[in-house]
Amino acid sequence: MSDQRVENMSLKHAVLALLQAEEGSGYDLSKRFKSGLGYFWSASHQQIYQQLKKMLAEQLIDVREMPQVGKPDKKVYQITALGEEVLRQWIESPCKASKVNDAFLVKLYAGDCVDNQVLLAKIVEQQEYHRKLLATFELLERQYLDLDPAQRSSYKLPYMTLRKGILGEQAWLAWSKEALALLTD
Amino acid sequence: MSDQRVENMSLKHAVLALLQAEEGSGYDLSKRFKSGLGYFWSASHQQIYQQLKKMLAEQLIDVREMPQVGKPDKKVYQITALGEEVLRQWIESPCKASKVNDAFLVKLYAGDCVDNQVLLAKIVEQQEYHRKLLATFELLERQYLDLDPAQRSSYKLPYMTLRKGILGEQAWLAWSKEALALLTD
DNA sequence: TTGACCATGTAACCAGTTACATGATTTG
DNA sequence: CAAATCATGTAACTGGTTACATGGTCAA
Repeated sequence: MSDQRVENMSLKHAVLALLQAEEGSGYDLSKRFKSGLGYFWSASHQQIYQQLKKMLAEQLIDVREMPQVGKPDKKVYQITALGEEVLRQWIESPCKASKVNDAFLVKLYAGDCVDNQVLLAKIVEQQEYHRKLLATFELLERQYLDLDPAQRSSYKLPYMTLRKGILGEQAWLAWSKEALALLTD
Repeated sequence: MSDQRVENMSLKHAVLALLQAEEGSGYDLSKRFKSGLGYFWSASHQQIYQQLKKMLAEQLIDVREMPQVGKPDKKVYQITALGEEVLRQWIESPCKASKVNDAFLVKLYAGDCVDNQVLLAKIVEQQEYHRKLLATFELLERQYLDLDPAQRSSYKLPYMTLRKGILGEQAWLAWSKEALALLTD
């Protein structure tokens, strides 16, 4: 009577991915989600703290308490051998289709019940956001390209995901120009 | 002491968007999610049936029971004036940042704990998926372009979202070629 | 002195997934 | 004869969001 749980949802795995690269506190992980992984896997700090508690119980991670002076104490988490094994197996398992929930496109889709000006303004507003994001990505890319070849090779995979971000944002901006042209005829 | 609920999550609004275009049963909506809107807003049939029940209670929609012969009876839902108003206000309200959860990219990001071959195979497998999706989109585009100008204008906004799909998938495929090259050096 | 950053969490609620449940008709 | 399509739902669970809660340091 084995407890064959399917175990497929993956904030857990995203956290393992981060801890595999480097140990860190909940707060650290939260920042790393915001700056890197978060562009394709989002997580709030509340979610992260809860998740770490669960993962500790499952022995996927260990914790070390770090007293600090002038700052609140930290709990620094490390991935365990079991955690690494679980991560590896998850990576090798089939990918679930990625879920997209893009409210902006739903609004456009149903946009004939509002004024055209409203839609134009929305697109322009989103362009602003995507331009900034692309600029951020391009900055990160320049930093990567300035590394010497040895260091570059150790960041090759994260760099690949960064390139995904760059091409994706460029495509978004190219689309938005088309969209504005279509709307203004 | 007003009950100022923020009311921002939007399966509800996606359903209103579909019903605004045309009335339909839960089953119909489910299919329409799968074929069109679903590319940027996903919903299971269970979710849809529950949502319709709530929206009926909130008087955003009405229902008409349709007995059928040789098929199970249908409940056909229509958007109400209140529903239209709620949809309009939602469209005009600020967009929440769209949430992405892409397990494939998390796997790549953390991929140095598995064999390179595994990653190559994953990319090729995903390419397959994205090629098919692009082909589907291109078919829909051809259908749109074959319409006469009058009809085209009434599908202009959905067509814009289709173009988003096409440019997005093309970018994905372009990226994947880069990624394969990077991985095999 | 205001706001950002550091650092941790709990609780209530809402949204989404998985599993279960039924049953007729049509197509290969 | 099996599988897909039509058509509706419930129940239990898991994942995610919002709101609340605390409190010190540092820079403008």
